[in-house]
Amino acid sequence: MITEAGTGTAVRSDVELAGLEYSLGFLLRVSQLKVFHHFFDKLGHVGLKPGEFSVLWVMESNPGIRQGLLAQTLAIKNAHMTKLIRSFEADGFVERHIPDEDRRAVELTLTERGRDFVKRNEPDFFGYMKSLNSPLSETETRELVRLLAKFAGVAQGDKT
Amino acid sequence: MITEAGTGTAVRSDVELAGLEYSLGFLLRVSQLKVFHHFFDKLGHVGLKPGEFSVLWVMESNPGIRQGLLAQTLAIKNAHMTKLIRSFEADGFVERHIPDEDRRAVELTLTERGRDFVKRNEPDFFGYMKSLNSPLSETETRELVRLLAKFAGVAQGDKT
DNA sequence: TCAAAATAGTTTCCTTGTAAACTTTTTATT
DNA sequence: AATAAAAAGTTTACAAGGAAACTATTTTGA
Repeated sequence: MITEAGTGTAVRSDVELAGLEYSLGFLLRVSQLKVFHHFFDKLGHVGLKPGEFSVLWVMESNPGIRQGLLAQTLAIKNAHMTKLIRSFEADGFVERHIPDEDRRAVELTLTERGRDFVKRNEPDFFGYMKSLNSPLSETETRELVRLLAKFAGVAQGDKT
Repeated sequence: MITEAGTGTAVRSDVELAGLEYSLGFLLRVSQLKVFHHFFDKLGHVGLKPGEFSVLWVMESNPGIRQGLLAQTLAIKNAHMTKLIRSFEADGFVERHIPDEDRRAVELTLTERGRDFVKRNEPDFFGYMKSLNSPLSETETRELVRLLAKFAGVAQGDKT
């Protein structure tokens, strides 16, 4: 009696959860694991994790963005962001530029190669959810996204 | 122009997210961080993380549960569960019993001390969300919980 | 019945991400 | 100007969690 057989994120239903099944923290964690596993099934071969791709993605739309602002936006710690960016630089995906106005800062821009990589993988990185075979309907998924965004304080609908 | 000032999980709204704000994976991660941070603000002093408490919690309601089933239920890897249980054992919270019918297995039960600990901290561990000052209404929160549970395949409503 | 396969946990080693301390540069205060 | 404080990243040292290999049992199948 296993829910969700096959995906590896099985949750047994014959164990008494005693209220845990209503705990937001627990549900967020289990949900995130499910998305994460599906991501790796579909896109593991590319060699980037969701968060890493999102770093490139935001750089593409915000050329010259400050490293610290990027970290804050994606809720990645500065210490970790440093490593990610250095690694992207080593891959030839990103260029770090120290501006003359403030020589403490680092401004980031994708290289041609970085932009190519993003262009090439964009459909997969934004489309992999379609193959997840979610138990939620279209409407429910949209509502879930809306509620999570509101909860987390991520502004939506900025179609300016 | 920072959303959610003060909690440490700020998300800048003046960076172009270019669709990331609708990505379930991203929103789950940011939401989880928010819950996690609040948890530590409120309950950091207790010295247990949410997942660790949940291990004790499920053991209390399922005395004698197999270690592997517990791991599967909570989506914790066996390797990690071993470490958690050994540590709980060292704390005197848990007793491991190797049954004669299958001497590979480990059956887990809370000790008196473990049960006391759970009893004592239960209100905090289930109540800390109330102080989160969430932007969601009661109804929205319930709907979010329902959608996440459905998405993750966690059965609810087992009020048998 | 005896070897092969499966199961339940454990151990080892490694990756990811973090906190805390540090370096450099800029801003504020006298 | 000269020192103090703040800001932006970086480095270092560590902890959490996981994959893979391993041990010990049980089950299967020839």
